[in-house]
Parts: sequence; structure tokens; C-alpha cells
Amino acid sequence: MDPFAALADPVRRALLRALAAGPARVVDLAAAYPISRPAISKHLRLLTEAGLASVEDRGRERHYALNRSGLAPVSNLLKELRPAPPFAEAALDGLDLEVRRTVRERSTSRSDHQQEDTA
Amino acid sequence: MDPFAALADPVRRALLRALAAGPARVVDLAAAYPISRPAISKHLRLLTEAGLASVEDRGRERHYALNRSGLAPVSNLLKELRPAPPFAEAALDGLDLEVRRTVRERSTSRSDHQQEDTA
DNA sequence: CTCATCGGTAACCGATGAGTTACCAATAGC
DNA sequence: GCTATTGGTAACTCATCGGTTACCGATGAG
Repeated sequence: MDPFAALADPVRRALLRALAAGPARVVDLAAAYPISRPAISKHLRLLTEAGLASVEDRGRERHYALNRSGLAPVSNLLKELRPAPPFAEAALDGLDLEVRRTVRERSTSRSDHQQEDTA
Repeated sequence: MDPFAALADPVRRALLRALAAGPARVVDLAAAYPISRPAISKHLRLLTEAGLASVEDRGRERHYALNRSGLAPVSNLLKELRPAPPFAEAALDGLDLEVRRTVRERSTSRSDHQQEDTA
């Protein structure tokens, strides 16, 4: 399962947030949620398969840890969706590129950034 | 639908990447994928409901555009999962990278900080 | 007006996913 | 050795999702 699908579930996101504080056992993780332990187990397995978590067997306990490198595709996508790297040859003129670069670093206000051509 | 679930589908991610180059019509977006146009329509509606896209009706055409502010929860999660808060309080957000920018922004009333940070 | 294009909706289907209960293997503690 | 704890697996149910085809309304072009 890819990381995006893994992040689609709110329980799994909560698990990852919990793991961000450090490795944890399954029973401790399961105690924080109203769903059954096998459900947590399955979520953890999914997270492991997605590359977002890693496991370490310690006796009869199992310690899951957050694997941050698995988040690379996510931050990659965010990077891809950032402003506009290439030339938009079809819809926009080439002139607004300069404007876009000026506005690239937003100010302090809470404005939405839509670089539509206002000319 | 929340943005995470919206990003779980590869077609929707591809649509967002396409929209990153600029607004586009439904028929043009659909032409790039082997699935039917109604399927694309549904994906676009989902993306709009998830806050990741916006629509503008222009005559009989419909122009979808990428709405980057809808990605805030995603980059927020990435921020939460970043390295290890040295002494993790985790109750309130706003530590780590954001402190360098906000001096004393008390988030009592509304805490909608919608912006991507430079990862 | 007539017709083609654009695009949303409805109804349906197959696959997948998230949850459950029941069960079992293995380790730790007595 | 016996028992409790930890945690994975199996089998199942139910809901949702992604896709399809068929259809419809609206707009623009001739």
C-alpha cells in the first residue's frame, strides 16, 4: 500500500502521531483508541508495508517506530504542487512569470495565493 | 472528504499535478487518463469538496483550478511527524519550525494557518 | 432553429477496506 | 510446569469507493 492510502485513515494518522513521540508497543497504542486490538494490529501492519513504520521484536513485545523516510512521497507531492515550475505555454502569457516570481514569497496576511492573470 | 482521503487515489493525485500547471477543463483533464469522463467528474467533485480544487463556470465549460491552501492539513501532518520534539508536550502545536516566524501569536480565537512551509 | 459539445447526475456493479469475534503461538512470571 | 500477557491470523460482515453505461440540461456554433 502506498503512503498516501496509508495516510487516508484517521486512525493511522493518529498512530503515526503517537509514534512520533517514540516507539511503542501494540497494546499501548491500542489502549488509546476505541477500536479493537486486532484492528490496530492491521493498521500497524499496513503502516509497515507502506514504509511509514518499522518493527522490532523484543521478546513477546513488539515495538513499532515511526519511519520518517516513508513520508518522502508525500512531501514530494507537496513540492510538485507548489507554485509553477515550468512555462505554461498554453493558457498564460510569458510575461506574468515575472509577476509570479515577485509574489512568490507571500506577505504576512492570510491571503489565498492564486496566481491568476489579472491583466 | 478530507484532503488525505482525497490524495489516496492516484488518479486524483495526477489530476492535482495537472492542475498545478494551471486551470483546465474537464474534457482536457479526462483526455489524459484511460478512465471515463464521469469518473473524472466525480474525482474533480471530490477534490473540490476536499478543498483541493476550485471551480469556475465559464459558459458551457467548467474550469477547475488547484487550490493549494487545501493542502495545509497535509503539510501540517508532515510538520507534526518531523524529527522529535525534544521535550514533547504535543498538547499544543506551534512549536518547531514556526516559532522562528511567529513571535507571540496567541491562537485563542482562530488558528487557521494555511501555508506550506519550505520543506 | 438545429445540432454538436461540455459536463453533471443516476443507477448499478465489483472490489476493497475497516471493523468485529474467535482463535492460536510465543514469551514472561509465578 | 502452569498461567497470564502480548500480539498476529482467520473468517466474516458491512459500508464505501472507483468504475461503468445511460441519460439529461445547458451552452455555443452553423
